[in-house]
Amino acid sequence: MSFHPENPLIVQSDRTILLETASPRFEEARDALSLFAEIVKSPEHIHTYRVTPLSLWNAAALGATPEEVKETLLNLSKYEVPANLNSDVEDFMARYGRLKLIKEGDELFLISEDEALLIEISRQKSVIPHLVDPPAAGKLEERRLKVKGEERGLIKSALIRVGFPVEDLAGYTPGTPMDVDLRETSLEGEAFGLRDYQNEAVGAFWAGGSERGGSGTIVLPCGAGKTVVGIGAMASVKAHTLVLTTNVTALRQWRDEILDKSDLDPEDVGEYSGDKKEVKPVTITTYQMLTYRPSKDEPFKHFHLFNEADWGLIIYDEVHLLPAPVFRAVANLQSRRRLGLTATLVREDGKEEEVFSLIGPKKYDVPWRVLEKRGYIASATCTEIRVPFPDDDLRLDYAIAESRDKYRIAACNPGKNQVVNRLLKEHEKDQVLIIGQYLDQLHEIAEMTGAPVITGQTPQAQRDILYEKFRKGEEPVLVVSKVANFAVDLPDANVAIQVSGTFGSRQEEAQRLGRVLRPKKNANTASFYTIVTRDSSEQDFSNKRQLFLTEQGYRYKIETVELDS
DNA sequence: AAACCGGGAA
DNA sequence: GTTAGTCCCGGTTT
Repeated sequence: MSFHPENPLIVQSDRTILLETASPRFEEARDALSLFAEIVKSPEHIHTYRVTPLSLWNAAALGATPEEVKETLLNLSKYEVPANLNSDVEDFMARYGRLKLIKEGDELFLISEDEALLIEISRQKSVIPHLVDPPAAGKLEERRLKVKGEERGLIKSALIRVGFPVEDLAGYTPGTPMDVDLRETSLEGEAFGLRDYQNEAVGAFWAGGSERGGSGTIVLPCGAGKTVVGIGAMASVKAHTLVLTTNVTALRQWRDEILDKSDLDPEDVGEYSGDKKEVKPVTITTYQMLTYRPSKDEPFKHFHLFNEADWGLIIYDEVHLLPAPVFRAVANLQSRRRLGLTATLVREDGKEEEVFSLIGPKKYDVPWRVLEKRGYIASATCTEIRVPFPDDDLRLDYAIAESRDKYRIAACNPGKNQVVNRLLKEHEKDQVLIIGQYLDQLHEIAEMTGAPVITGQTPQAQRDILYEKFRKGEEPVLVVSKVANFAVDLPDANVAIQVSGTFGSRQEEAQRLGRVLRPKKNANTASFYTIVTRDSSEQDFSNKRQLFLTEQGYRYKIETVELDS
């Protein structure tokens, strides 16, 4: 039995993997694990990963072999790798691609080298409804199963649920051709080209030609240029494209980026939103638009957009936020090329498998170190600061409060203000955003610090003035409400202090961190603080928070403070 | 035609 | 479980 104490991993038979953050090989191991494992927990010293069927299928779809995965584990592990894990790696990875979905003429077939497997799945209750003439028990007339033409998406979902993800080789409709290329210089005349990893991402999406290439998910951290990858994909497909975004701000940003970075004319790029209902060769819309119903029990009013044109490519921005009703529509759109863009494959609703089967497996993710080393993103330190209640009265209020009031009391703990003051002193020379969700609390902090507040009610003109002052450094501190989550026009800061947040939504956390993540001219570092009340319901969300941030590659620290009386 | 306002939804 | 913000729509005002 071998023992390599200098190695960073402990690989366990329950498919969890422990990673020591202090190891000199930490970064190497983290990037290697991102290929085939999911992160579960990430406190300071030891991070926990898990190898799941889905994580192995994603690796297999990326082209990794079981040998490579086993080799990685062997190389990085302190102790011998448990035999059952090695055989799980082999078994699960081998399952991907054993079933293939192909098209012959207009007919769809499920094929496999393995006849027993075809028989086995042909008897699955969830699969049968999608087959044409399901074979009688134990018999197969030909070595293939005929699939109902309209149910390509549904059978893919059904198969992944029974543990056999199918490789979809049934090809795509080309869509209406469109001449589009990337510009070599942006509209402002700056030289423009895809960064090497963006180029690789587009290549990974497109690789494999007409059948294999052209559907899948690209995982890139915020600020790494997902839009540009989408534009690169458009320039590869060269067909009419529908882009789905999370909100109108993102929609406008896509439009601006497309006009800036591609040679498309403004009249070729349309906005389909509450304001405008344009359908152009490139059309951008929002998920809310698509899921809008005049009332319950009525159909989605704008779903027809999916079939309004002969789209050759559909781009799903922030695919981890794709609403469930849209999945149902996506199941019917399997013959259209599609690109999912996201910073994380983890969904709050656990529908990661749907993304895998209906949008496509992970095609590319960037090693974090690459981005950091080249200065494309700032490296951030995240600190959770735990404060007690300042006095027993408040503590008692909290103790006897209805559970629904508890969160608010903890979130608005005035003891946090002391910490805010301390942090502002430490970051006197920095651009600081103070972010919170309760307006009363924000106004209180604004009064205390003398910094201006921006909330949903702040008129756009006023926001613009404050943003401008902040950019120039005339106002070093801004207090902002939830507008911060999505406002794209919010200027960059290098310090963010979160004084209250919603119930552990990782999305929200990422958005907030994204605010401070743009590379800075001087020092390429940023700080993100979250202040929570100790021993309160707020602290319960701390694990979730850490998880997300570590998924994104940040280091996370916890600090407990006492208040001055 | 564009800007603005309030209601309802998730 | 809560809160604030966002989006859509359909109305009115400018």
